[in-house]
Amino acid sequence: MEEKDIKRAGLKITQPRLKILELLSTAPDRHMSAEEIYRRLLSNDEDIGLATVYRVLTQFEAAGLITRHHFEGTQAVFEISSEDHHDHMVCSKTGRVVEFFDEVIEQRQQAIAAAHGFKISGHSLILYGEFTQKADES
Amino acid sequence: MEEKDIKRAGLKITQPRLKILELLSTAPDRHMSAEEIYRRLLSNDEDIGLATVYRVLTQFEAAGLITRHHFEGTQAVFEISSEDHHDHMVCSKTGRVVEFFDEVIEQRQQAIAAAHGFKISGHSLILYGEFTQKADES
DNA sequence: ATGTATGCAAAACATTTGCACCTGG
DNA sequence: CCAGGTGCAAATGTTTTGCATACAT
Repeated sequence: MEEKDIKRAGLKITQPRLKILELLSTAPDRHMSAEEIYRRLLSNDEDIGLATVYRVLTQFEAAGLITRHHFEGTQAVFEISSEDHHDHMVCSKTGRVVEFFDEVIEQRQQAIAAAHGFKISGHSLILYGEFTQKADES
Repeated sequence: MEEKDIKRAGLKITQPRLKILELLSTAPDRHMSAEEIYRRLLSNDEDIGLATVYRVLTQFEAAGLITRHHFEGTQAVFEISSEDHHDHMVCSKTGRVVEFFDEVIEQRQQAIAAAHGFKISGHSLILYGEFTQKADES
């Protein structure tokens, strides 16, 4: 049930917002660019403009509903915010994204920041490479 | 001595290339955007176009001479490649960049990748926040 | 000389914004 | 009904590219 989330953000429940949230919720690997979302909406015969996709994504991000990532390449990708923080592994070949979390890394980051008199407000850790096994869709 | 580096990359020794390399070598915090480099060249009365700055930076990056980073915000920043890998701490207020390296984090990354059948070709770790002490220039 | 580099202007992208019309509550 | 939302086209900001000229070797 996503309507509540949209309402809680102080936004009206509109078709574009519902559709975009639904797309992101059901996307295979949970990470999509604005263009990808736009194209998928088009093929679903939704009449939604690219500008609206960007506006909605920006609003959702401001509301904490989704998170914006800047992986390699030019365009940003978005994912539904999950309760728990995690980092990413991105396959340079297929674009596949896998999430991971490591307590030791998190702790080390804090320790390093403290040692430098730095107060962390956020961080980005991305591993680029390739999956040496199968499982590709993209 | 930088000429050798340019030559080794298979590029001719030209004024723009020398000047840009020199700027990056002597920059206070070693991290500059293409625009910053361009503006500083202008104020040094160098007659170099922005397009050339971008072209040279891209060539230097391809040659491994410099590294391109995508910190918060829109434009990429560049730094002279150092022998030893390091990650970054970026001050959201002043833009100040501090480098760090942590063996434990590096090892954990490898372990995590291995556990996922992932071969790392590169990674990006950036801490965003603020320095709680003094020392700001920007 | 001669293949590379460069400067300039125009193009290419990703993203944002202005504005008149539409729509949800 | 009416503030907020949307589509479209135009604007923006960053980076790239085409092309004629200039330079390094």
